[in-house]
Amino acid sequence: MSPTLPRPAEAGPRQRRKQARPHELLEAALTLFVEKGFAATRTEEVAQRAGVSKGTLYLYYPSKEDLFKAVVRHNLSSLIAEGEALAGQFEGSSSALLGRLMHAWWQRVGSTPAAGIHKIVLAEVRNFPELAQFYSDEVIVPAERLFSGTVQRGIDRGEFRPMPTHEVALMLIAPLIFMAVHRHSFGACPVHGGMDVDPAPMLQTHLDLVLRGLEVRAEPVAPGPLPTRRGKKTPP
Amino acid sequence: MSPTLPRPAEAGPRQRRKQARPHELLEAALTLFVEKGFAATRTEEVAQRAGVSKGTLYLYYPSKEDLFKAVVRHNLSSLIAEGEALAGQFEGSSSALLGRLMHAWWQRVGSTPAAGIHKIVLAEVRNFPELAQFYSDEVIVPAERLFSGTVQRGIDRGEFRPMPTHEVALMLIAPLIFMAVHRHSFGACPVHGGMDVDPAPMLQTHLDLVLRGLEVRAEPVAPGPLPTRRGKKTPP
Amino acid sequence: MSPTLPRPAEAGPRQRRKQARPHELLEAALTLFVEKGFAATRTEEVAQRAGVSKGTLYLYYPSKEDLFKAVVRHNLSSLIAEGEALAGQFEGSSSALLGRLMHAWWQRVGSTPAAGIHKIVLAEVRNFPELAQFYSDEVIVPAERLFSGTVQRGIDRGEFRPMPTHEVALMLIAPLIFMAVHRHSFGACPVHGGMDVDPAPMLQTHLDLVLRGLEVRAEPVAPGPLPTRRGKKTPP
Amino acid sequence: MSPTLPRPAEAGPRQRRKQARPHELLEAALTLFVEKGFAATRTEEVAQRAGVSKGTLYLYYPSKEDLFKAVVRHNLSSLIAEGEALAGQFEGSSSALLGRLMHAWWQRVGSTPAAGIHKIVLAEVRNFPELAQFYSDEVIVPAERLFSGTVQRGIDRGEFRPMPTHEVALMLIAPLIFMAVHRHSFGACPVHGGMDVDPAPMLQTHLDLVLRGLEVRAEPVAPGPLPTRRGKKTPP
DNA sequence: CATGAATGAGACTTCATTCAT
DNA sequence: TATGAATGAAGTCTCATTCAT
Repeated sequence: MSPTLPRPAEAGPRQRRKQARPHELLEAALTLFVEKGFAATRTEEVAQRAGVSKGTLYLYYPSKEDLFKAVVRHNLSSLIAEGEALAGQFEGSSSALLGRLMHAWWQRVGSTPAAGIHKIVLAEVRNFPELAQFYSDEVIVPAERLFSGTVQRGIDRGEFRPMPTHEVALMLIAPLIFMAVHRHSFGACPVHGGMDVDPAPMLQTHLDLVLRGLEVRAEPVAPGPLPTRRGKKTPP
Repeated sequence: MSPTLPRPAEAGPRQRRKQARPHELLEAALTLFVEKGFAATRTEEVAQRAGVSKGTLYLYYPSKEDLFKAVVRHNLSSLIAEGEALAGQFEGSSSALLGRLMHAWWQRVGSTPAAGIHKIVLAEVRNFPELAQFYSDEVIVPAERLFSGTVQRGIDRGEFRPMPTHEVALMLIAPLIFMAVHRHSFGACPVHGGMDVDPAPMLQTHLDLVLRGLEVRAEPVAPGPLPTRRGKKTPP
Repeated sequence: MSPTLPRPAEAGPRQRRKQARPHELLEAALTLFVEKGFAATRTEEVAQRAGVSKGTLYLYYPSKEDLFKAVVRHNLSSLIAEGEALAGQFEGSSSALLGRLMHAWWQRVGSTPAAGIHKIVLAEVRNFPELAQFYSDEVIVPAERLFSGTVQRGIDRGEFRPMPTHEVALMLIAPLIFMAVHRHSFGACPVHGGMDVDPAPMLQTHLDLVLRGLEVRAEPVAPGPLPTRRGKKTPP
Repeated sequence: MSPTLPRPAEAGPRQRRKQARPHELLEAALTLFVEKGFAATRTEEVAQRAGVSKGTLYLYYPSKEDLFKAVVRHNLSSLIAEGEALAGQFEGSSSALLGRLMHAWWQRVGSTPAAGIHKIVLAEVRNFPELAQFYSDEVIVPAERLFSGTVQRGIDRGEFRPMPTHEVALMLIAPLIFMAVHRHSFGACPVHGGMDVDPAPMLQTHLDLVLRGLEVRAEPVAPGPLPTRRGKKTPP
């Protein structure tokens, strides 16, 4: 399917199992890399969790490092296009679009195991220089472009007041990343009296706060045109 | 100095060097842990960077894991109290206080090597369960309390509109963490066409956006605060 | 054909290919064993080179070790008898016979890929004790007997001066082995300014030198043969 | 001492042991490499034989391959100069010189464990291309030059009849190599009825045969000047 | 206190061998 | 017969930790 899966082959009947291997391995590896980090994960553990032996892992991925890169690539391939497609076709207000984007991201990524990817990439890029460029090109830069483009769209349409789009985009993204990473670090630890991070109200408040902050309005106090800030819930 | 430093001793004058050892080791360890992560950092490298032999490191810290915990504790001890002191004595507006807190945090932590602590803690907590409770109690919960308390202060004083303080606090914190972590992951990698994250404009825009979002203003009929998940923070 | 080839089968016409398998495998194995040694040769490589799958190899040879032994045996089976046949029927001078034997050996063995057998056997006998006896019985002792017998024939016929035949035989053989081995070690490596070993002039010079050394001629008072270690070969 | 020994250091008192390590390791490695070959020798075995642990080996040699190269270099460093020094200063007949050279080589190399070096180099050069150049430059070419130079000297001085010196040199060397290699392959295996290769009579017969073959003499039968072919024993 | 040589458990990786298809 | 996916024992190498000096 994706370029991260070696030897797709054309599915002989007894190869159903074989074809599933790469996926199972990538899934197992994702879980463990997210849980323990790259270095602390043993290849044998990955194999066991995928239900195969140590040797089989190396049949599909020539090294632990390659497995790691494949995990990252595999979990990214979906993200790339989706958001941009959504943004390109959207007709409604920019506020609504931002809401849609954020909710979509959370549903498709943030709430899935793939969210852990962000954690491990943050933790390991400096050990995998090639990954930095790859992830930057495929994830970070497109994401920034998507959000700052949307902000610009709002400004252009008079929905948002003029603001530095790059910085605003980061502001919009930061809480999403924060939640995703938290979910796979402290969120996964049993802590007494710990802070809980609940995605739904977080997202709602985030949008409420930020859209209000972006809002154009008559300076002193005039109630103004009240932009469509009902972004708190985008009906399906 | 701090409880993380073993054997404070009673400071003979010619022992300044020896007394400095633990600090030098912690500093070296911080740098390397942040750069490569816990598992990928070799104790010998830490020792070398601190200018001592491998054996000497074990004179001060009984194991690599203990060294790691000491690094975390040491770089946290200062943070805990400062912010709260600042908040307790502050007389000005809550907006100004939020600005002061954020700038202070960035100056004292975000821009220093200690910012990397967040990165490694996020990456490694699941491998160090004890650390989770400790870090939660000493850093996360106090920080959340500091920020949500300040938001509450603003609401109470009529400066901010009523909002769920917990979620707002996270919103306020997330970009700071985001910047700090980015600085030590992608920010430290040579990437072509990568996204740059400049703290000064980020902070400014962050405050601008968020304070505007919190601002109370005349509105046709404010629909009331969104249904809050946490009754204790947002009174009706 | 030879006892080293399992399952000769009764040669159906369309089974020529299948019957060729063992030969192809032995050939591939010979090449690779000579090139890389026993341990460094992978069975899969042998199979690939023979155009079959890894599993098929094990259909014909139960283990890598057995394959190795088969390679050795197969490449030896021809050598054993040929030389002795040649010597038994020869009518000419012993000098001429020696020349014939050497040229024949070079043509039939030295210059063929089978020459590499000597290299790998020398390198590996100590890891294959059974091979030692086998190779000694089938190759070394017969070869020595052939050459020392021929020397003895020369002495008996008054062509050669009396000399210790065993040692002379080794002298005769050594340069042949030397050339054969060299061909598959240094001769196969790209070396700047390396020594070249050209078989034709080597053989010629070898014979020239040694036959002259063996020659009987008038001498003042031949001091008699050197005290021989082996009474059986050099009669007083 | 030699460039193959890492970290010579200047002999602190408690380092006597440490300094001996490289030698002990090289010795152990030589023995095992010769006995089993490079691939079949386990690093742990080498360490055990040297009386240290697995890890210690890697303190001195960064990899098995480096250890192998060090073994080869170490056992060669002595050979290089000795022969040439001997030849340069020699005043006697060329026959005597050849005898001296051969006996010297056998005493210094052939009869020592280092003789096995030839076996492993022959067996492994193709797996270690760098070694080929090194060994060619340091051993093969100088040795050939030494012997062919000596033959040329004999021809120039009228002691030997004109012959192709390169080929004669190889003829002279081949039995030496043959003996050295045999000693570490079949010579080390328990074989019933095997051929024995006894160095002393071999050398004696070799010289006897070859010097007679090189000898200048009046064509038909004339006894000639009888060159000093008493090379069989060169008095001290 | 400080050193750094030594250790050995443990991780990654290879590859001969098996076996269901 | 032939395949090639799967296995797991075994080997190389690393590195946290110890300890004699």
